[in-house]
Amino acid sequence: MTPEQLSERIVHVLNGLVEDGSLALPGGVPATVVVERPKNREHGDYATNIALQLGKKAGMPPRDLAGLLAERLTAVEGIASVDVAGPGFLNVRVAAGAQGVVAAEIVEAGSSYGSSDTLAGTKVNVEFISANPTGPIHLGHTRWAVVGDAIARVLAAAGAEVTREFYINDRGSQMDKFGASVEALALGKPVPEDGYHGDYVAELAERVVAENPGILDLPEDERLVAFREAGYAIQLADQREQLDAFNTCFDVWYSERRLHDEGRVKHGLEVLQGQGHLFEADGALWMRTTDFGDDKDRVLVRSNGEYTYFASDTAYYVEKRERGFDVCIYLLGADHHGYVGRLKAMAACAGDDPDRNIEVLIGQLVKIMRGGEEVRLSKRAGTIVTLQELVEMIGVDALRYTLARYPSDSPLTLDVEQITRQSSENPVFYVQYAHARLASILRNAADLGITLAEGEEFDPSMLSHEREGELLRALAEFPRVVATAARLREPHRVARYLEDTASAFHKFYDNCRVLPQGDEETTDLHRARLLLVAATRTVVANGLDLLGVSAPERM
RNA sequence: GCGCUCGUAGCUCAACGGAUAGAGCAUUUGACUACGGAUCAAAAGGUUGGGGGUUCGAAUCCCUCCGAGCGCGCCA
Repeated sequence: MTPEQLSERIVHVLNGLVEDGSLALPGGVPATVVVERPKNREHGDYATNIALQLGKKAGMPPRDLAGLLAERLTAVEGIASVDVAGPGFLNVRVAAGAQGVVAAEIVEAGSSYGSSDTLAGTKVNVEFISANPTGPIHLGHTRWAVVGDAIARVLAAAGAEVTREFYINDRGSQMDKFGASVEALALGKPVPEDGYHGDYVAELAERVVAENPGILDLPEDERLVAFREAGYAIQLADQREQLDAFNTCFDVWYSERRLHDEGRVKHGLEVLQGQGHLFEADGALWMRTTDFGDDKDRVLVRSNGEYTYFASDTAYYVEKRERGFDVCIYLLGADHHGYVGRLKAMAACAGDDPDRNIEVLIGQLVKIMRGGEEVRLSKRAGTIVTLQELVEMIGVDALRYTLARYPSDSPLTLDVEQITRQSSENPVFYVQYAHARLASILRNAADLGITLAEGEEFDPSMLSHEREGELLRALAEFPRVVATAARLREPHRVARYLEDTASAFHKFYDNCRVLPQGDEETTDLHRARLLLVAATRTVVANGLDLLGVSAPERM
């Protein structure tokens, strides 16, 4: 029995109590009841606080209401016992047979187990990383590469139509500084003080010269542009290549220049104009974002006629909405948190609902330690740890998993030496090892000729061992974990869940022999456990996939 | 000065407003003639920064103080 199924049964019982007058609920019976898997085993297979929630409304002490519910619930099929505990918790024990069928359901659902349709019909745009094409992807972007991608995956699993989008900041003075830096190095001159100083710039200069014969002979003004554009093309291609190798792929790479060249900015401002929150002052065009809680109004067009960066952002948002996205999610670093208020206000100024159509997720920065000292992550300073270097140090899976298992609003400190030297201590190996072990059992079963033919009889009540029950409950939890991760935009919940499930499996494995030994007969218990193993493998594989981490058959 | 985020075991971090605040690492002690020991079993480690409040119940919500990070431009 899954938590959802138990919730349905409790709602049914509540309705029954209301109908026969045993219970008065002025607010009506809730559509769902929160059922949780208690940490403490003594609190049953499942627990619910529904009596505590409804006690006041029903005008009766929670414990009395709990008692009333317990009496009716005990009679429900599949429920072995119900106890009232503490202030009014209901602790439910499920019959072994009702628990075991979950394994068969999971195996049948296969790769779709965990998915739902809770967000069906919703078009979501997830924009993340959005770097200048002036340098390599580095650790500062890496967290968003993982978390943004994982958010997109869990949203898709919840039924949403998801687009991953990368906004290329290819316009503005940073590009010129970048071009000038590449050019200077190609000419053997020092890089400007406010230019780009990383080693990669020198490599870039060599490559640009090699790939563009005659570039050094161009007139000065043309030469700068040529270096800028050639460097841009190489850097962008490099970013894509690194991200591809990191298993993070974007559906749309959107150029800020294109936004301007296609007249989108002008159009965006016209749309805003129609909403009546723009005004002119001091020769500039402003958006009255203070109408919606921003702490000051924002300039869109400067008095010299140029668009601000905020104008681009506004137009880009309007453009996304016109492409049909219901929800636009932005992942920004903590250094951009000051931007949240104005983005929300901007959406409101565009006539949208800032609580639904736009979401800005702020993440704390990743700090990286090396030799007991912090390595500053600055492209400008040139002391960067690139994505490529990180992948070489710890591998795609370990890096992705490590960054995915923490909520992004928690600051993160990684020790390079520790990860490099002791990578086997990373929890990713714990989970992947569980998968490899599961795969190994299934291989061995196949070698023994034990198969799980479709429709073959299997007795769910065979799975009555304590460890089997715990594993089954963990597996039944998966769809809810995925739905929660999608709703809260917190994919780390999937990683934590996988660790929990892997632990339940390892404990099961330690206590319950799955396959027959020697010339032992294959029994119903063997087959039931093998089905449980197959179900566990499915869940672990599906979960790892949501994080973009591989599920190895062997390690 | 104003604003946002954060403060949990020695370290890195968890915990839909739920029951005795949990993992990993590090420390200590056990278990391999069995399907993969990258595992399992156990010990130890805490006034959740301090103080108030809300309620059946607070690490979580509100107020306040302390501490840390970041942001406050007709820059991008």
